[in-house]
Amino acid sequence: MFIGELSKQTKLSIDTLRYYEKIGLIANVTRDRGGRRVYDESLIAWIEFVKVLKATGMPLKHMVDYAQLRQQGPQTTQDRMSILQDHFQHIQTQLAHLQTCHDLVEAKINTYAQALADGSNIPIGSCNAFTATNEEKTNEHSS
Amino acid sequence: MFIGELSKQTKLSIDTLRYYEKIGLIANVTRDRGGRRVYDESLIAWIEFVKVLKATGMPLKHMVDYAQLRQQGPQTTQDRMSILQDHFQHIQTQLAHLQTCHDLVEAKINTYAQALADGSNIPIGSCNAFTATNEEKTNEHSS
DNA sequence: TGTTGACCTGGAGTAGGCTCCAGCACTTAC
DNA sequence: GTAAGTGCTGGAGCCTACTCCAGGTCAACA
Repeated sequence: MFIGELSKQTKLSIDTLRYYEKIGLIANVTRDRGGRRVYDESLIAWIEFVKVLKATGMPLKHMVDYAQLRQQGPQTTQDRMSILQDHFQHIQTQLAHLQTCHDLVEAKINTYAQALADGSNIPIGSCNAFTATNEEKTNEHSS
Repeated sequence: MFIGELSKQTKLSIDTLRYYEKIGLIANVTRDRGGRRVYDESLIAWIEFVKVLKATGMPLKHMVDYAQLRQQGPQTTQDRMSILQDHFQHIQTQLAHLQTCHDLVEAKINTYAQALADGSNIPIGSCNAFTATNEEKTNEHSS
């Protein structure tokens, strides 16, 4: 498989794939006689995993570290698992935070919907959910 | 409240607060005789809301649009609600995706744990969860 | 009155993660 | 044999979201 095909299958741009290779996230890329990169089907699994790590906020640098351990073979299994476990904690924190934000935005939408239904303005204090320390405030335009 | 205090309360750096003002995310900042920015307590609620939007992936540019509508007062309530509703969809998608990634990473960790417990290598195909189209693959180092 | 600390401005620099480009090489189909 | 399509390289450029800096002002306190 050449880079165009890999790009299609992974939905990463050709430039991105070359960039990932450059920084060490994709390794051991062989070439054909013409100098074209030739990829093994199995690389797709790794790239999909990279996308998962990326989607969960791991910086490329950390993934490169992980990739290097992976290159070193089975004796780094423990290290890689530790990295993933740390990252897993991070994902859980993210999920919880995102859920909180989800609920806050939902509440805010409901406030708007209510205000529109009533024909009223947004009530004073409608931002309360977003402040740790407030009792009552003037809120001319509301958030 | 001066900028140092606001920075402490919002946990945004002074530079960030000035930057947000520059791009129009924080408006109507008054000054004292000496030219120092003076903030109203009520601004904190808006900043906390901005942090929620940011944490859920809204670009600053979009927030600036929202902020401008907000400046225009109650007649933009419907527009603002629409923006939030669109963004809410986005948050739901994110949550679902993050949950999927969470589960995949968890599964991967379990595979590692199993391998370590067995003293075995990571089994062939342990990346299956990360590929749409694969049956079996050679997987010398596993992902 | 002097010093210290907080604040001001404009503008440059940074980090992360790509994205684009010029100029060239190779392959494939007609 | 030639044109189209795909690929190559090195390096510059871009976008977002800050972050830092120099050089200056102002206020509060001793």
